Amino acid sequence: MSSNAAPQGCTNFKLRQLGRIVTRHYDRYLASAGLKNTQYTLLTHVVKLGPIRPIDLARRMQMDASTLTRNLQPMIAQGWLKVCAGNDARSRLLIATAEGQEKRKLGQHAWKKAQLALNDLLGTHRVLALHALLDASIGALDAAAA
Amino acid sequence: MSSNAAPQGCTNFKLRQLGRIVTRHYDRYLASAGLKNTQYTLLTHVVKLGPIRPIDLARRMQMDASTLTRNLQPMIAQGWLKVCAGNDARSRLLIATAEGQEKRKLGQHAWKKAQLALNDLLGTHRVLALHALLDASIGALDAAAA
DNA sequence: CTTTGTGAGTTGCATATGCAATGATTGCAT
DNA sequence: ATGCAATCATTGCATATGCAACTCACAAAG
Repeated sequence: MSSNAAPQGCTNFKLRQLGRIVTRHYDRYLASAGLKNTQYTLLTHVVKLGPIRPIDLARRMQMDASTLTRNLQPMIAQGWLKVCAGNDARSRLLIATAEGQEKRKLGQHAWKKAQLALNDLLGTHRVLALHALLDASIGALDAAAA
Repeated sequence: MSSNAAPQGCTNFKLRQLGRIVTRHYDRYLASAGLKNTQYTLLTHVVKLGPIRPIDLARRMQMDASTLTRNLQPMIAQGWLKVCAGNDARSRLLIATAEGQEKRKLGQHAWKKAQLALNDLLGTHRVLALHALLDASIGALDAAAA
């Protein structure tokens, strides 16, 4: 049976390859809003989840805390995000400013166009299948890490 | 019917999220061989395809030419790769040195362990399905770009 | 009260990524 | 032959990514 077949090729390479293509695709749309896709994603997360501690945001996004620290810098400098004191003197809380929420709305339109264009290029059925598989894989690996 | 459902969420975010997890996974294995996963992938491609022009390699890997130029620097410095004169005075040719081929063999063992561990974590069926979808998507977007 | 541990955030280091612009070279059309 | 468009590689700039090591603050044990 074919279910005994072993996977060929490198999962990581395939993921990164498609990741490069798709990131470029979104970035071209988001450029009109003056955003990089990581920034748009970050902004959206803070708008939806804030006030939130950096460490919690990093975990949700499967991102290293130090990466997050640095990715936040340009966005704080732009005035889209603000860092407030947390309950603890060692922790902080992230919130989106009014400008940040504006910027996010702007980005959302660009994002939508990018997503629809991608759906067209790949076919909705394939995007749906891809989402399901990505979500399931993220879930499985997240559970395994805990 | 469910085939009319629209994809929810951002394809790019999901891809990058899983990409981060999986890249970390491989990198932990490849560290024992003194390689980053991009380097291992690059080394493998040059071993298999070399002598090859940088631009052709970049296209195969869906990578910007300038990214490739820079990613090659550490590997040339380590003596794993060499740049030769191409047919043209404006183009070059990449080849793997003997040390490069050695390093690649070393990396291959680490890679294999990483891949098998991933297969275990996700289940072979899921990895197979993921590969199929990733390949199909890369193919579709590549064709669309041409 | 100190000691010991744990957790949050940051910094140093190395690499990865792409766009715009540039330099160098080639091929083609007039 | 000259000039113009296309091609290859590189550099400047900005951002993205993670690990190891560090600091600081709180917590729990003694």
